[in-house]
Amino acid sequence: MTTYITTPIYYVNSTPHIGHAYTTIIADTYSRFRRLCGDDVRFQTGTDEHGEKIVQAAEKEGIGPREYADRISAAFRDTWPLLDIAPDHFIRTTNPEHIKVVQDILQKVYDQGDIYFSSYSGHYCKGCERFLTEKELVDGKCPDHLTVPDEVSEQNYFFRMSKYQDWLINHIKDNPDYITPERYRNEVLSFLSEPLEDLCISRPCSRLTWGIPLPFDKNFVTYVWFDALINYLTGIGYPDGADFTKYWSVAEHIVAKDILKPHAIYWPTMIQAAGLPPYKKLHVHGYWNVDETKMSKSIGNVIRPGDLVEEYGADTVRYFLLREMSFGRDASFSKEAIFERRNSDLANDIGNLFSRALTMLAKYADAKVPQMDEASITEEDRALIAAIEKMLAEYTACMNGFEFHRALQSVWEVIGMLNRFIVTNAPWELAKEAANAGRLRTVLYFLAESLRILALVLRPVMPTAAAKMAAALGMEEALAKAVLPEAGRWGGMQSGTALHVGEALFPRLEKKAAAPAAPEKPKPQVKAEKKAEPATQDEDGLISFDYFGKVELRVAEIVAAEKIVKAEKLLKLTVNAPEERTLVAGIAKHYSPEELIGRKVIIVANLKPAKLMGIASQGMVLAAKEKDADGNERLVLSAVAANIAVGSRVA
RNA sequence: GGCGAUGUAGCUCAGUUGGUUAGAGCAUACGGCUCAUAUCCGUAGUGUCCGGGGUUCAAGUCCCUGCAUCGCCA
Repeated sequence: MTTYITTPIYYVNSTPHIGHAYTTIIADTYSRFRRLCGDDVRFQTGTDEHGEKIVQAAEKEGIGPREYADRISAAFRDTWPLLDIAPDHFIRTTNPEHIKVVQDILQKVYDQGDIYFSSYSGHYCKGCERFLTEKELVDGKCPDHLTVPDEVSEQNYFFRMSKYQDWLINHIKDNPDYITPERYRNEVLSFLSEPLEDLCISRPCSRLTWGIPLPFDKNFVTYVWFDALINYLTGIGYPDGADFTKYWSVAEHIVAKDILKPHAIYWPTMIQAAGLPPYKKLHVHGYWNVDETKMSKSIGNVIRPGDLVEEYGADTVRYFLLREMSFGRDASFSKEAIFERRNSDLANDIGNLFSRALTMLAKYADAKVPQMDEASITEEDRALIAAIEKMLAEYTACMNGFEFHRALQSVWEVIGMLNRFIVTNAPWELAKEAANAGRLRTVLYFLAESLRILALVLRPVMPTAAAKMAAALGMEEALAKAVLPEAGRWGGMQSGTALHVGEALFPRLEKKAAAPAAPEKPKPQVKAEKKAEPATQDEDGLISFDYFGKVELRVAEIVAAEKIVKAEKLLKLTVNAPEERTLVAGIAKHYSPEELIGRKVIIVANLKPAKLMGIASQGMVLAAKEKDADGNERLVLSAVAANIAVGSRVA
């Protein structure tokens, strides 16, 4: 069998983040898995490099678009090896071969009458690089960029996408696996239930030159999708390369949900218009949030794959991403979560299993795989073999269905079973009595053989760790060539194989090492501010005395208080501390202004002033708040136990 | 506004075509072991399966309705 798997080509307007890494890790894992099943696999990724945004970004840096694209494209290409990702081909839309293929296809589709020239006018947003519909505008502005779009009227070329709408609907309905998971298939069908508009596929050279010229009109360049999507054909040598005939009919694309429409609607109709058979499958995944919030440059919480690898290693990052996300749904990344997975799943479960099993094989079997004593095989042993067979079946089914989290879950069930197997059989006890030697050899053989199968199934997910496991089992070469399902059959481990007890597969990480993966560098001014401040708290949540000393607490007397109109919670207080200050306090629900006059309270005197409801608050009153069983809040102001001069420091 | 998805233990999620006392991992508490990376094993749990109604001998699962969150479309 053959497999052709692709990631989208990544737009070079930003450098690789965890989302790019996820898509590409999926593709790499799947390609390694299909190879493990004996397939001839082609795995392609690359970069998308044309368009106005690239020109602008390049201008900002004072370089040409080509140079800019070269730089960012290299950033992508150089990131993948760090994650043990090994594509067979890295395509760039600026490659001459690609440009030629795009032009060939455009010409073909044009010649058959599926591309026509028409005028178009509308609201063009530079930020979006597209026309916005009347309804998308909010107060006449682009809702994303908050700018008034330009009124542009121009003539352009359009692809007759509508012509293929019915064909596409039928194709999706006839092939339930064409778009998966199902939720995205539904989304596409729902979108297709309305008439499709034709697709604008050009930009006049007067406005954009960084693109592929239309072969039938040199005054225009190709716009986005007719350029980018075709990479999937170029990369395998369309139209007459041997790889093209071999791989095209089995093409599987992986995309994140934001580019569902181009891949599920534009692309199939384009392929159809070009007279080619449709791709086989589209796999759509969700987004990675960071600490429950959306990842974005402006928030500054972008996670960089390179930083993660440095901190945890490629295997842990790959395992975490595959295990934590239910394919198709959104998931949340956090340093706590990856730290937890690393220590419990990798260090404690499988790492420790390997370590204890190999140590026992070394101690009680002279570091060689022992000969089993067939007579001593028990019911439990047979149950273990059955469980491994079941795991292999589930693992294979889930990997094929892109349910990586479930595939791993089933592997970890076996890992748990093996840890229990060791305890119930207690080889260290067996070793004490010579009479148990046969049983001991059997138990140890079972362990070695089970580890072999684990090394086998984990190879696609964690290539480096799996290779280390294989090496420890003295089967590096054999496992590198192994093919499922044959290699998964029980008994593949030869007695007498020499074992090599090496270092720990996944050393436990200590709390200190769980420091956050360096987030996106904050903007310069923010950075300067951050630098000036010392670390505010340690991992244990405690602050130092020095740090506490910076907080200036003082006794202050309330001399005046009034309600702030329009704010139901706020009171404006005037206090002597001893200088007169204005404070805004959120205590209106619990105290009336009158009862406050004359009270002595504790305030934070060196809090940065802030404006609340238009009033500058120069400090903050300390108060305690509690909630009773009914959810009612009670708030009590701080006070000093005896009379003391206003302005006294509290420490 | 239309369509769709999701809502299950403190957290992250499994729960096949409706069928015994609703599960797993993590976290928590207690106990055990010593081969092992302070690891592993065992025990203990807690649930208005989002609310309300309905179908059925039987509903986490099917139907209706409401709420919340999210996505797509307008």
